[in-house]
Amino acid sequence: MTKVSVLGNILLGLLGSGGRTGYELTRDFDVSLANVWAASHSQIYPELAKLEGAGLIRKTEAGPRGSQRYAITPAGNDALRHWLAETQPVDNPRAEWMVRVFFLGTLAPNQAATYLEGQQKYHADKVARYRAFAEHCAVDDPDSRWDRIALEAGMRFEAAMADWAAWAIGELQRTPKA
Amino acid sequence: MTKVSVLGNILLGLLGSGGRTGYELTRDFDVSLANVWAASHSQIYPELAKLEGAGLIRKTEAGPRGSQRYAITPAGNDALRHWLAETQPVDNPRAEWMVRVFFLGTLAPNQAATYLEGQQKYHADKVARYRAFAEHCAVDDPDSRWDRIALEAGMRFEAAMADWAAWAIGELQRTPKA
DNA sequence: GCCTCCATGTAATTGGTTACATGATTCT
DNA sequence: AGAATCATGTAACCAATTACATGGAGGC
Repeated sequence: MTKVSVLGNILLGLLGSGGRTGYELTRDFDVSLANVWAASHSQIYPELAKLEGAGLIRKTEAGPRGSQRYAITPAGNDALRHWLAETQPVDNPRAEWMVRVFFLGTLAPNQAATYLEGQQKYHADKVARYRAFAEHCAVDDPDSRWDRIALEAGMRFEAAMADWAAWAIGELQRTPKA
Repeated sequence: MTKVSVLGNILLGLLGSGGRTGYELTRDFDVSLANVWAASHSQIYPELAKLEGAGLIRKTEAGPRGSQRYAITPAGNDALRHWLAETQPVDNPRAEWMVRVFFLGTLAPNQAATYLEGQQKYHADKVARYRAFAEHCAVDDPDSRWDRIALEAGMRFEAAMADWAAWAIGELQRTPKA
């Protein structure tokens, strides 16, 4: 079994629910997926070639403008399920917005507060956008069930972070000299 | 002004509260910081050389075993404050544990539930560890104020995700066939 | 003398971003 | 005819991980 990267497994997961072209896969990343794992076409096309070389996906029909549709193979399905059921997710945190908080003491108190206010707005806006998106999926609907469950995590995460920012701003005001 | 990477800015931030050797900086990443941005010594030493070349830090005294202490320069302080006050944090999500949720429909329902239970435990454990760590810092203490505020974000985040996992497990049981 | 920890570095590889490059089809 | 969108690819660069490599100092 060749090692499959996270991106490769995501592509397998997307192709698991039907054939797609590289262009369509690229667009899939723009919507919900981009909030948890971003990828651009320049990364996707070479990865598709790799997956095909490993026999995990195969070319199906070619469309107009040189578009090429791919489908997952049985070996690809095995690899996807192996990833999901038998490996642990790697936690590789890259939260720049969060790391900055450790160093806000470097700034004047009002500048630190400005940063926190920006974060509060940023997370609150995301909650609003997620809530709108939630209209389109439901846990009772087999087709969107897992999208809805993932979305719920996003909503709770962004809401918790907006609340945290509001709390932090309050603490700053409560103890201005400390 | 030469462009400073996020890692470079973190090193500047750490050196902002006193001189450190590369070894000590590496250890600093192991504690709290590792939960939001990880880095190993093989990345830190070259980055220190780069920062020194750009005049943002300077070598102070050399210690035993070839250890080399660094201090931030006025230019380094300017760069740090510029990063904190005048640039926007880049959101580059790499949440593998979250992206997997989108594809849990590929698994049998009990396997999907196992994954969610694993996540619930993972996040609940982190809450417990964070709570223990919170004993050592307080918002009223100028030395640990921002550590405590960052920690609060971590606690709220992990608690929200543990709650989400419990909710998701409940939803699966409520609508087993959907 | 041996083990552990302190302390620093480089090399090879993988993963990811930005920029460059090209051409077909559809819509107005 | 021109613009927008569809569609795919490569090259250069930067960031990050894993592995390789070395040696000093202190404790037993």
